[in-house]
Amino acid sequence: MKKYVNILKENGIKVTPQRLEIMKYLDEHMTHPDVEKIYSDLKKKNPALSKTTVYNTLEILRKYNIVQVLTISESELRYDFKNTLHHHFLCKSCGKIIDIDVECPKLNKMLKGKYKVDEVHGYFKGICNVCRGKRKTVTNN
Amino acid sequence: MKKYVNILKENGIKVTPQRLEIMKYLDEHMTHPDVEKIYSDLKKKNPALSKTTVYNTLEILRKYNIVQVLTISESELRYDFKNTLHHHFLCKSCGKIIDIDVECPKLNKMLKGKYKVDEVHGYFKGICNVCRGKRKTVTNN
DNA sequence: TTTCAGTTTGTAATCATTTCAATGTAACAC
DNA sequence: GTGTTACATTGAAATGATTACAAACTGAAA
Ligand SMILES: [Mn+2]
Ligand SMILES: [Mn+2]
Ligand SMILES: [Zn+2]
Ligand SMILES: [Zn+2]
Repeated sequence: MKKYVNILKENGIKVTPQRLEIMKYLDEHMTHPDVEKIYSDLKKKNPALSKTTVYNTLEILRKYNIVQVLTISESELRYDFKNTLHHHFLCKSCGKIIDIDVECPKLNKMLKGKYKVDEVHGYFKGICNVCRGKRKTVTNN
Repeated sequence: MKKYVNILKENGIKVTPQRLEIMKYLDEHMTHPDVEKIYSDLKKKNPALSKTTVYNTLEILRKYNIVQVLTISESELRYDFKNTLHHHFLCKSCGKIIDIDVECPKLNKMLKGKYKVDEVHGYFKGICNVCRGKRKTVTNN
C-alpha cells in the first residue's frame, strides 16, 4: 500500500482509502476492468463506496498519468494501471483484453514528428486462442 | 453512385437510396464523422431520414467490412469508409481526426501470430499543429 | 473550536446507442 | 395485375454508461 501512497504524494494528490483501493485494484488486476467491475468488486470490501467516487478517482488518476483509459471497447471505457507502453488485444468472443508487447520502430518518428503526441494506443481485435479452442498453436516470432 | 451500387451488389446487400447516400457521404468526407453528423447532414437532403436507419446502415456496412468503426473518441463512435489500413490522430483540442499512414513492420507478425486478428487500430492522441498555431514545422522523416 | 477546501456519496440528468413495433417497399409467385 | 413475403425504414421508447449536482463528511489549518 505504501507504493500507492507514494505515487499519490509524489503527484500532490490527497491520499484517501478509496483512491488507494482503486489504485491497488488496477495494479493487481491485469484485466483492464470497466468502472462497473471496479465498483462492484471494491464494494464487497467497502459497501459504502460510491460509483461516483470510482469515476472521480479514475478521472484524477488519469489526469496525473497514473492510469490509462482504453477505448478499445465500443460500449464502455476500460482502465489500465499505467506501466510501460504496450498494446492490447480484444477478444470479440469472450471480451477479454490482453496486453501485447510490440515495439514499433516507427513509433519514435511518430512521437517526434509534426504532431504533438501525448497518447499512443494500439488495438488489435479478433478471437483469442482460448476461444478458438486452443487448436492452432502458432509462434509469434 | 454506380460505385456504391456495385459495392452493395457485390456483397449481396439490397440497394436503397439511404444506404447509397450514407456510403457516398462517408467516402467523400474524410472527417470520420459520428452518427449525429452523418444524420444531420443527410437529413438536409432527405428530411424523412431516420437516425435508426443511419445506425442500421452503418451496422450492415460494417458487417460486410465496407466501413470501419473507430473507438478513438471516448464519447461516441466514429465511422470511416474502409480503404487501405491506416492509423489515426485525434486532436484533443479541436476534436479533428486525421489519417496517419504508418506501415509498422511488426504488423505482419502480429497478423500471423498466435491470435486471429481481424482488426488493427492505431490511435495517436495529442494536439494538432493547427491548434499549436502552426509554429513548429517539423518533418516526419 | 471554527473554518475551509477538498472528498465522498446518492440522486438526477444527459446523451449515445439499442430495442421494438408499425408502416412502407419492391421482388416474386400465382 | 394482385397477393404474399421478406426486408427496410421510421419514430418512439428503453437502456445504460457517464456526467452534473448538491448535501454530508473529513481532516488540516487558523
Ligand atoms: Mn494493458
Ligand atoms: Mn481514416
Ligand atoms: Zn476469447
Ligand atoms: Zn486541433
